[in-house]
Amino acid sequence: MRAPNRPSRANNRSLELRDAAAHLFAHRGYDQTTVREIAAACGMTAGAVYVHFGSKHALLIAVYGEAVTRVTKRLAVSIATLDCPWQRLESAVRAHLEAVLQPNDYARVMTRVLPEDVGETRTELIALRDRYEALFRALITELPLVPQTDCGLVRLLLLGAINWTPFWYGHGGATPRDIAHLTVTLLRNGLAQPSARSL
Amino acid sequence: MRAPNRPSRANNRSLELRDAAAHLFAHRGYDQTTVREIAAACGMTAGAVYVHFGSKHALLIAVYGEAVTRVTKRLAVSIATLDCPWQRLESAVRAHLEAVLQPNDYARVMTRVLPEDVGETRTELIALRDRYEALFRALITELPLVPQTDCGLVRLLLLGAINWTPFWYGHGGATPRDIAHLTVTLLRNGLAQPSARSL
DNA sequence: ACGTAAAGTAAACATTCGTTTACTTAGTGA
DNA sequence: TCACTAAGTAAACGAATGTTTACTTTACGT
Repeated sequence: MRAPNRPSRANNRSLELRDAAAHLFAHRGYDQTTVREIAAACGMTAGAVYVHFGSKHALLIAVYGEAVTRVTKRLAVSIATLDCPWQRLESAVRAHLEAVLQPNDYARVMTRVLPEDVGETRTELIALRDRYEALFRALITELPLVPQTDCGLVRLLLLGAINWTPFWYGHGGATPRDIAHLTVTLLRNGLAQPSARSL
Repeated sequence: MRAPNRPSRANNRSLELRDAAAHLFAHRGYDQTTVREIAAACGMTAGAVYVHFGSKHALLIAVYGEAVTRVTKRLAVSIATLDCPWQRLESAVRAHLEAVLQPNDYARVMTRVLPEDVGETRTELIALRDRYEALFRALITELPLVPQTDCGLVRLLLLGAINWTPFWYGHGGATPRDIAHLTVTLLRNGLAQPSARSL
């Protein structure tokens, strides 16, 4: 019988494969990445991929799941010591942006490959994404907003704004810190000149 | 010699093809749509497509270009009679959202198929998109914002928020009018309770 | 009426991709 | 040492895709 400790000689090439897949999915998209490319990035043959993953879709789910796990962890750490709801949100946005914008393959997959584009796997990816977005729902619920604000709508606009950043980031000098600060300031106070405020 | 008026027997099937392509690109994405599907939607054969368009990429460019033209026109009309910069922006956002969110195939292609995903055609699509985004740049420049605001960043956040809407629209009761109003209110005054405003 | 050229068809072409199969290699436990 | 099994290879499979080719149809100008 096999010892309960993991397969001893397994220098887990599964993880190596998953990393390679994350890198390629993040940079070229899911459809444009071939199983052969992923295998080649690990010095393997396409067939060997199927020793570790049942299908290309399974590989995507593994990458996406790991991405959510990592970003979630990072986000939790960044807000752990903060009390002010606005600071907590800004820190979360900043953590999210740093994850998505730095050359971080896993996080980038979350915004680069759209669940809507992968057909069958759609449902599982959406479930993973929702789990992550629930964190923001909580942060926004904490905020002292004007009464009758549609918090759901606010969350979606906020996530949209920051999920779109990978498509333009780098063309200006703004850093994740800058973007996070402007975003939350905007959400809090708006940007109109004081003299021009009204409804 | 042919008369200068357009080919007389040409019930321009080119347009029919372009419409069908727009519909499929909008609903299933560029990669997931096949030339045969586009042709079949017009009751034609795949080969016939190449009588009108040199390649699948050319078809995408035609769709994307038409999308930009239509949305641009719609947006120009919606702000033509307005003077207040905030009202102009809100009207523009609303027009954009109505175009993108209603079952409007052309506009939806602008947000559904990402220029980054189509390789070669990338440059031309980005040029088209930039032409459209310049309209928002102008609208934002008109706004009386607090000094030293990074208008470019504001524009990108705003476009991100509204470009992302197609991915969640319909799950709540919000209409394009609601979303546009909340977005511009947020940009103008923020959403913090008056008592909680500060920096 | 007739020649012309656009419009369209049917079929094949050349790749490419995800996946499977048959086989080999090598480390492990008994 | 020897049987077992996970890991990997090389090659093929089958389906799908963008595109091309050879041929047919059809409406127009003269």
